[in-house]
Amino acid sequence: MHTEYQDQVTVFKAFCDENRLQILEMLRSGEKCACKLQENLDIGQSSLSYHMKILCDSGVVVSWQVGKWTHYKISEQGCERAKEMLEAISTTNPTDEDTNCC
Amino acid sequence: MHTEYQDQVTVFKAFCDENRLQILEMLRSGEKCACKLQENLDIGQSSLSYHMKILCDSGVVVSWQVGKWTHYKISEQGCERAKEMLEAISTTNPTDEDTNCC
DNA sequence: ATATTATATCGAAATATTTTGATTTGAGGT
DNA sequence: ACCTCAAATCAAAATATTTCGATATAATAT
Repeated sequence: MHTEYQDQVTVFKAFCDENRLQILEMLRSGEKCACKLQENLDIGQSSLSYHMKILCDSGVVVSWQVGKWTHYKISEQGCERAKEMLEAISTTNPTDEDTNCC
Repeated sequence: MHTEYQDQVTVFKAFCDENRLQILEMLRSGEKCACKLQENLDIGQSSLSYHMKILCDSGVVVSWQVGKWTHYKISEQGCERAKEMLEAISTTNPTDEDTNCC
């Protein structure tokens, strides 16, 4: 249906789940591979993989392969994009106050 | 279970739904009452009320009554809080790179 | 007091997200 | 080639969110 806000939804979804926030906190101290992340989480392997996909889709995290391991880190660029989006969403622009109400 | 990230979830939920993003966009041009918001949305009255509750719970929007109307506007303070949270979440702090992996 | 209007709340249904366990894929190692 | 391991994917179940219609509440008007 309306798809105009889909990008923003995809980005902010990264921050709307406690497991993902915990993962992001772990990544703040530097890149980690999935197995390292898994150690500190109370979820199964496929569930972690699911959350990592959402985080990567948001652009806030990037992943790359090293042998059979997948490494993850926070993307500076992705975070900047999220901040810009939040700035844009929250900046008021009271040009047509007259159309307000009732 | 773990409740440590609940505050952040509550805040960012505001930005994770297309209807709510559309509502926020409408509020960017100034305060509005529910009936005005409703005009531009394709959802029922109780559904709008539900979304407004989520937005107010996040702190990003504030509401107040004027007679029988409820008015809503974007909260500068609430937005600042959201931005600070995002900053905190996304700031990397690579002090213990050694504990990273594998 | 009664009626009207705007919004909130409730319970149930519809829909979306998350978890789980099983399977698959793909990189190494033997 | 075969085995092992890390991670992704799949289908189904579990859970959470969103919507809808009905009702409740609270302010105002008659």
